Formats: sequence, structure tokens, C-alpha cells
Amino acid sequence: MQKYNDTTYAILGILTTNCRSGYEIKQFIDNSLNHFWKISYGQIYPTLKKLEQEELATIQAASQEGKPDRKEYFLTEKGKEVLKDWLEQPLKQLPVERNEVLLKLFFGRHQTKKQSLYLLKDYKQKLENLYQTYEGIEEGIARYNNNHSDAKYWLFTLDYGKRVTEAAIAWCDATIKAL
Amino acid sequence: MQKYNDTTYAILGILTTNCRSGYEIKQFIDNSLNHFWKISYGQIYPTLKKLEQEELATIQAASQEGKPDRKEYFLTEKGKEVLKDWLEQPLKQLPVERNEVLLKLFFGRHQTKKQSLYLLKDYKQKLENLYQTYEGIEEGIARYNNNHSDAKYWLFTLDYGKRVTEAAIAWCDATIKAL
DNA sequence: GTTCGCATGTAAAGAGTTACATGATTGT
DNA sequence: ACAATCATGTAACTCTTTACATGCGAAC
Repeated sequence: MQKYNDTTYAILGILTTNCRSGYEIKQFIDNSLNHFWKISYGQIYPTLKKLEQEELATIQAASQEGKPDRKEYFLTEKGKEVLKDWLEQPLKQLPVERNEVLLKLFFGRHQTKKQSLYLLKDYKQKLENLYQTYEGIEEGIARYNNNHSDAKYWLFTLDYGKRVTEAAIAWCDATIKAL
Repeated sequence: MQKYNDTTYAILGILTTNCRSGYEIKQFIDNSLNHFWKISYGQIYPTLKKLEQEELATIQAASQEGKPDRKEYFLTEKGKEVLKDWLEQPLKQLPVERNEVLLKLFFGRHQTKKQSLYLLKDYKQKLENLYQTYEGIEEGIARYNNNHSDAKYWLFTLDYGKRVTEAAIAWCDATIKAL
């Protein structure tokens, strides 16, 4: 079975959610996957084109009232199979996540403590903002989307974000003290 | 002030640690930064070349006994300044870390529970292995490098890795239960 | 008429990995 | 001879972002 990149699989997956056009896919990502997956239009449209070439999806032109025409993509049987195969494969290996703050902290060891503290406090602040963003989204889901079929999975991914962010904040506190 | 990419800054930083050649830089990364920063030779050598062109570093050929010749790089005043400027700048924004497991879990909502469980258990296993790796490195530092000037900072970065990994493991457990 | 949201797309630049090529020196 | 380690480098490829270009329809 031919291999595709993760962006292709992501778009294949999104096409199962009744998102049909490039524009809609972008919106879906920005609304639902934003905290662990981003894709730009520069990837979306070329990938959609490729999906059709590879016969993983078909195109249908659709005209709408009060809005410009758009192209709707539908998974083919082959497309569904390719997606399923990918879903069944576990992670090959954990990716290394680059962390600019850790890098700076490391090289800041001959710098002033003040500098490192500033770095860490700023990082902590950004993490706290992120945490609050997660909480806000979570509340929104609980209030308005509780019976949406995706709600459960949104909450899983948000929970991941919250837990990891919380751990990072705790590390900031501990490191600020230990400096 | 001209901007460079993070790889350039990372190498600039490593050059302050008495690593002088491309080969040595690669070793340093693999030994010390491996869990939050990776660079391949395909980046290192072209970047070093560029450092000299930009007058951020100078080259000195060095012959060694019993080993092939090598090129030693030394930061110029300009190089030190560029590094310092970068170190002083806080994160522009938190990067989005792609997470393939979350993506699959999300799209697996119409898949079988068995499939999602398999995915999560495998992920948890990999995280636990990583955690143990961190603990092993930590012990090694405590035993052999306790008075190395970098030891404190190695431990900070390891602590970060451990905390975040631990949080991810806890999420796996919680999500496996909630599925 | 202009701004906003919807909609599709491409070109160029930048970032990064992988695979390959080369060669010195040491030890077996 | 040979493998291992030390050492430097490049070319091709893949992936991603950014900036730009275009145009429809609605509302003000």
C-alpha cells in the first residue's frame, strides 16, 4: 500500500466529518484540531487536488445560494481504505518536540539569573493563557455541543492539552524556585 | 538586526560550550539536547558554513594526533551578540505540537473501541519507555556529572520531560477508562 | 463603492531529513 | 584486509509557511 503524509491522512479523516470543501476543512481544523494540528491553505488545496488524482476522493461542483460556488470532495472506497489502514497503525516512534524555552534556558547557564527568570515567567504566563483557552473551549462544548457526536473526542483532546499544559506550568514554578 | 533560524541560534549556543567542530556539535546534541532538540548533519555543516559567511564565527583548521583533521569554529563578537539578543527574546508564541495519536483518536470516533484502546495502550507504553529513559539519564548525571557546570540545566530539562510525559501517561489511563 | 465573509488557488522561500560520497586513523 | 570511529560534506526530496492573486455575493 502506497504511503501518504500525515497531512493527507488528516484531510482524509476530516472528509469523514461532512466537511467537503477546502475552505470548510480549514475552518474545521481551526475550530477543532487547532491545539494539536494546523494546516494552511497552501497544503490543503494541493493535497485535495492530489486526493482526486490518486482516486482517494471525487470532486463535485456545488452551487450555493448567496455564496460562491465550491468544490465538494467525497471519499472513494479506496480513500476510506487508505484512511482505515492508517488509523490502525500505532505510532512508529514518539516525535521529539522542539522546545525553544528549554534551549534558551540551557544556553542561558552563563547568563544572568534575572534573564532566565524572565524567560520562565513569560513562558508560564503563555502556558496559563493557553490553559484558560482550553477551559473556555471545554465550557463551550459542555454548554452547546454536549450531544454532538464529536463532543466526547473533543473533550479527550482538550483534556490532553490541559494535563500537559498544567505539568509544564508546574515545571515553570519548580524551576523558577530552583534557579 | 538580521534574523536567523532557530537551528542557527542552537549551533551558536553550542559553540559556547567548547564544542568546536560539526562532528562534536552533533555529538553534543545527541547526548544533551536529544529529548527536546535534534539536528542532522544535513543542517549542521551548511549552517556552520553560513556562520562564517555571516561573520558570526571564524574557522581554524586543527590537526589532531591519531584522528583526522577537523575544522574548529569560534564565535566572533558579532556572533556572541546575535546569540545574546536571541537569548533575551521571550517566545513569540507557543508552538502547536502535532500529535498523531490525538488525531487518530479523533477520527477513530466511528471506529471500534478496541482499535482506540490499542492505539492508546501502545502510546502509553511508548511514553513509559521514554519516562524510564529520562530516569536513566537522570541517574547517570547524579552519579557521574554532578559537578559538571551543565548538570543543573540538564536536570531542569529532564524534569520538564518527565513531568510532561507523566501527565501524558495519566491522560492515557484516564482516556482508556473513559472510552 | 467598499468592506466583509466565502471560496480557490499558486509561487517562492524556508526548514528539515535521508541517503549518499569521501577519506583519515586505529585496532583487530 | 576489515571494521569502527572520527570527520566533512552535498543533493535530492519532502514538508510547510507566507505572501500573493483572484473573484463572488451580501450588507452598509
